[in-house]
Amino acid sequence: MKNVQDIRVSVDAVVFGYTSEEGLLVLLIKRGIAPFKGVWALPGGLVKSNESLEDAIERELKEETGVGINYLEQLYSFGDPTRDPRNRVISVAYYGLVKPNAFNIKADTDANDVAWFNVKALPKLAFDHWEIIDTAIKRLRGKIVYEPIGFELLEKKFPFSELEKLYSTVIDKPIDRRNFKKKIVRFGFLIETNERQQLKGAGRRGNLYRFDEKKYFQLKQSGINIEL
Amino acid sequence: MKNVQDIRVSVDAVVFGYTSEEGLLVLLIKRGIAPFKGVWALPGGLVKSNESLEDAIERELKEETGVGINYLEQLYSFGDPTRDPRNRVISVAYYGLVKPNAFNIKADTDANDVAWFNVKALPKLAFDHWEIIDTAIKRLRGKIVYEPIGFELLEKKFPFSELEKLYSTVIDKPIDRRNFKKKIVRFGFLIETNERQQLKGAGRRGNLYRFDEKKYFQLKQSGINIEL
DNA sequence: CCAAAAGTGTTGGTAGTACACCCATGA
DNA sequence: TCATGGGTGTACTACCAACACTTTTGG
Repeated sequence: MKNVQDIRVSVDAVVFGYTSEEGLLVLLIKRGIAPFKGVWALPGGLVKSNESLEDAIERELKEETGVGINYLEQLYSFGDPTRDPRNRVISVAYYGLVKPNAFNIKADTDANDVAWFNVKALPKLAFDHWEIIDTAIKRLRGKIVYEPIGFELLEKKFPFSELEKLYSTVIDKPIDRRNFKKKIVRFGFLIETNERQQLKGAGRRGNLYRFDEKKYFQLKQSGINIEL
Repeated sequence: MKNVQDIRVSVDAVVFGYTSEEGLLVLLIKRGIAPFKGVWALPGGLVKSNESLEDAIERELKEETGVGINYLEQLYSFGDPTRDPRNRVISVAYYGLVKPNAFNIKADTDANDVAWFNVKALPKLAFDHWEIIDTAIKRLRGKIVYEPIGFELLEKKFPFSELEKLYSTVIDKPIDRRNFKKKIVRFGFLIETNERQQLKGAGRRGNLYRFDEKKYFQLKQSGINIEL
């Protein structure tokens, strides 16, 4: 039987990274072919007939960016008939989180084609990819208040201030350090190590923390409530 | 250019209804053609090449069930390569809410082909439609605690006990009447009318309430927190 | 007068919010 | 000794959770 629809299906990934110096970042690639040749876009591409959506997104991420992903979740499907100027393409968007050590993308691929951008300073984007990123940011912002987040974005050990800055960056509001700490400590998914932070300049060195993975994933299941 | 993918795209809708007598209901149709001929399934079908996903789902709902929908939101996309035994079909699932007066489906269509089922007594279902319904129930359950819900499912005027039973049914737990009322009243999206409930048997008649639509939709935007 | 359903308040505990000073370190 | 960044406690308020008796109505 022939396909009478003539609709294509693609997957696109909004991959977030975070560092306290650079803030919340998104991984983009520069398109090598028309349409939108030379314009920045989300990594992604057409799904093969016999692969699952998850397989497709992981394959595309590996092919196009070489980035290993820590967490990947389906975001939304974008299906406006005019979103691709050539053919009808429905895109199933995913969003992912990676740790900073995954930022070494340049070795694997051509350095000019892949780059991280701060979400507050995005370049012009191909297709409706700005809308997809916007949806992903809203999702991340919503998620952060009812699920613990950070394990997938921070180094294994980190000073408390990193977690605080992460939350403050994602929700785009200042946070009271003392109240935030009380709240997080109550949940009990952090373990204090006896190592100290390294600092470039002056200032007291904070203790390093790590996630109690068991409790962390339990709380992810059962849900929490961090209103900020 | 020819489509090299051979993937089809369909939409399916999980339409919820509610009455205090019958509980939480889902709208199903009996399939008239193979595969799964004679088996109950979600309303839905293939997307046309030039229509949006939303247009497609509304068209299918009208064609297959005649039900007018109060609220419709994208749920998730299901793309397992084996979910349809014939071809690769990716389904973008939606979920919707309707008021009880939309239950008059039988006039529009063949009565044997469309019916409401309690979510706790579902028949055998075609494809992966059980998984889709399960996902929708979880979404509804999650949504109810951070957004007001009910306007789309209840009559214009209703006794307070209806709202309480709705919440209790969806989250599948008993609710303390007094604490629940205090909480809801605090949000201020309910207006007390001076009409009284009609009851079949014995019992005091409760006051009827209606939604303050403006405040209701404001709270839907800003979010609430009803932990129960 | 009995059964069914709705209406209503109090109390104790816990979490939320607002707020400011001291400590460790490098230059 | 100054500037930078981290660490910590208290008091007030608001919400949460647990809990039982009274009122209205039909049979």
